[in-house]
Amino acid sequence: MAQEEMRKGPWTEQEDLQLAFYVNLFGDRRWDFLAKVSGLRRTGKSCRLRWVNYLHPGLKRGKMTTQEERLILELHSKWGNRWSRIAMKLPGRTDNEIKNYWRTHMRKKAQDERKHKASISPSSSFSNSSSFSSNSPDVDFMPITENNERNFYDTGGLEKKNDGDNNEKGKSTMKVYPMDEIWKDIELSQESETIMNIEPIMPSPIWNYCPNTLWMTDEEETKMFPQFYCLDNQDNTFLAG
DNA sequence: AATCGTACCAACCGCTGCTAG
DNA sequence: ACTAGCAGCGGTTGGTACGAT
Repeated sequence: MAQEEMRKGPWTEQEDLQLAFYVNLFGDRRWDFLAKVSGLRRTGKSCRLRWVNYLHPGLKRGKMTTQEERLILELHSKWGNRWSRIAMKLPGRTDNEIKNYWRTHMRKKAQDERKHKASISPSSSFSNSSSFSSNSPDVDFMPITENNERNFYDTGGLEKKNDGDNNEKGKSTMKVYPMDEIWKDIELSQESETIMNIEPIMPSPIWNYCPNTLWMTDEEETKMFPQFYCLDNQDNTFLAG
């Protein structure tokens, strides 16, 4: 297939259905294979992203709760921009969602903080390191942006140095947020998914749209999606596309 | 009603790490 | 040991909705 025929941009409902169907059929691995066999003119990468961020049945949709917000804040103060890792502690939330949330909400906080500081001390620069010496995580994580300011996302290289795992090294360079007890609780409660009274996992739109199709028998599936799927009656082999 | 700015979300891109051959 | 292909991650961008002016 020529590369130029690959589709880009927003997914259609039809594509969603098609992808969900084939993921159910073959599992959420081998995305390039899935992309090909499904007949979708999408890259495997694109399919994976769509599945992970939108179609996955475990996704929780809607606004972040205050508990989630707090958790994100705290986890970010601990791990920096390790979105996927943070997402692991927030069942039903994707790294992309958390990343977007952080970008919008925390940037606003940063702006508010700047205004506040400017109003208190007009001569003080935000890039002054003293601006980051507060124990408030709201301020601590604010990286320098353009023109000698911290990039909003950039955690100042701390994460690279620490490279993830637990901050024994990081403690020397990164302020330790006194959350030990909370982390213990989080670790303990991770399995039970009762970290913050999480509501039952909501079905994704594809499940709402077609709630039974993904767990159908082959026969039911072929009836439901004859355009996507057919069985060769002679040898019961799967015929894609 | 029109315009503008902001918030939010979905999706793409580039890079990295892993793994099978 | 090396390499190619794939999956995953983080950063960024573009589109849309919505509220303020």
